[in-house]
Amino acid sequence: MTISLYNTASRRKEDLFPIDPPEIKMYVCGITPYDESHLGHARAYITFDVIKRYLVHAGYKVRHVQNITDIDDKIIAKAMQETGERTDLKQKCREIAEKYSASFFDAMDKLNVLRADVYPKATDHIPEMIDWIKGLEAKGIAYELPDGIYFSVGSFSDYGKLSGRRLDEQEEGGRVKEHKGKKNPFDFVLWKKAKEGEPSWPSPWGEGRPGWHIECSVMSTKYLGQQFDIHGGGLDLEFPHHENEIAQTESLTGKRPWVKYWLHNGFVTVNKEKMSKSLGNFFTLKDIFEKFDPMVIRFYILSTHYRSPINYSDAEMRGGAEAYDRVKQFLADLDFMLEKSPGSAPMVELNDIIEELQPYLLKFEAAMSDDFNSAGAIAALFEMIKYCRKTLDEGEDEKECLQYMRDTVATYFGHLGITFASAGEELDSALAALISERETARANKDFKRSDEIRDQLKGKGIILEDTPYGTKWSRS
RNA sequence: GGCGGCAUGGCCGAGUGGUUAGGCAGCGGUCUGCAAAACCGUUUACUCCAGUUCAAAUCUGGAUGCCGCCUCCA
Repeated sequence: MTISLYNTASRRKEDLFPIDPPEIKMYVCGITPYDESHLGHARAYITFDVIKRYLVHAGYKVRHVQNITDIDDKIIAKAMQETGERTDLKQKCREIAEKYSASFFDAMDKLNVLRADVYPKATDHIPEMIDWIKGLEAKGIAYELPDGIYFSVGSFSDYGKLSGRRLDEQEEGGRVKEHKGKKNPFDFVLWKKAKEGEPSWPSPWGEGRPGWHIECSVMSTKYLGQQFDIHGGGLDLEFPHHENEIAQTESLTGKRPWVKYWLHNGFVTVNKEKMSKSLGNFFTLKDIFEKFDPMVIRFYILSTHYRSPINYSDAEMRGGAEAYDRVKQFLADLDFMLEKSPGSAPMVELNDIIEELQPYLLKFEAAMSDDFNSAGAIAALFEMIKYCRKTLDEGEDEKECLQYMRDTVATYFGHLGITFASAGEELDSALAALISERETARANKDFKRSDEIRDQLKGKGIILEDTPYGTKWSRS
């Protein structure tokens, strides 16, 4: 099945034709580790994780590179704040970056986001960045001001092609600040000269540090080559960050297009407003994990298409948790039945099931192939579960069939990186004894004692359900 | 000021011009010792105004509203 994906650069869906199949080279803009990661980060990285997983599922080999901006103004500000004054700020910056990177990875692991192949750090690539800037300078595209080296957007005729902006239309009104000496208000800094005490590295222009945009150009091309397939990030990076990256890279290499497909994920909002630091309406992942299972968060995020905004609220999250639990329950029910199930099905019967589930799987593939429509894909899986439930209700109980249903549902949710904790937990023996006592009581029609036990266990967070296969327990 | 996106039933949320999306919540029923779960049924939506079409939630134009980017931002 051909995969189509929405390319920000063309503003429409395009069929995916990798530059060098079966390999797909994907660069995703990473974090600046100066504080705890929040739900917005989770969404971005879950989005690209699902894209990667699906491409792999479709038979491609994905090489995924994601940077870490481990030096920038915000990290320096934090370092100064924490040290009081400027005593070995460079070391302090490193510590801050490491601390929050670790926290980020911890959160990503909980959300079942697969690791990228490479996580290049800005501070490990200073010499390469300097070479790039020298190259741009040699071409007359970069120029020096008292506080740094700047990129001249006027010398790149395609400037604005990604975000659909024209330089001459942008001049009035906006928030672009006039900067002393810049040739164009959109010119951006490639190299920042260090102020007294700031962390810095030597360069032909004196001590300083790289500007933000240059690192992505340098590191992406270093690890993926001068042209590659996919470049992703949050919608807020489209302009100016990605626009600037294009300007730098295509100016220097002369190869166009630098990136074939530009993908941007939508925001997480709160009360319809973008979740962001400046509005103070963000929730850190650490805090949300206290309230919700990370898998519920992942499930919830994937139940909206990645380019649409997704609103966060506890109520909506709880709805997501209910839906997630429904699937979990389905798998647990099957596990329970499998334990008790009598046995083998004729091959014919299994083949029937396989055939009957096929349309749902095709629907799943169709949704995912259509710009990674995870919401549609999840819906297809719910329809499949519904169908399976109905079949079970009608008395289907052969092991092979149950196993196939279970495996299929788990596998396809697995393609979305959604997993369900296994139900292999053993119950405390005292409680287990109570359950068997109750089963005896029920057999003797001693419903008073039976209900007593059920209530008692309910108080301990154990829910009992009586089924044709016996009594099933679960945690509330 | 410039540019862009979105408007779907109580809520969330997919959507190919004509055929049930799905989830959550509600109501009725089946099943059950009673429950729970599950299943069945159910309230039939598409901001407004024009237009194209035999036919539009789906295409075109306009209006209104909300949001985003243009400053760090996933």
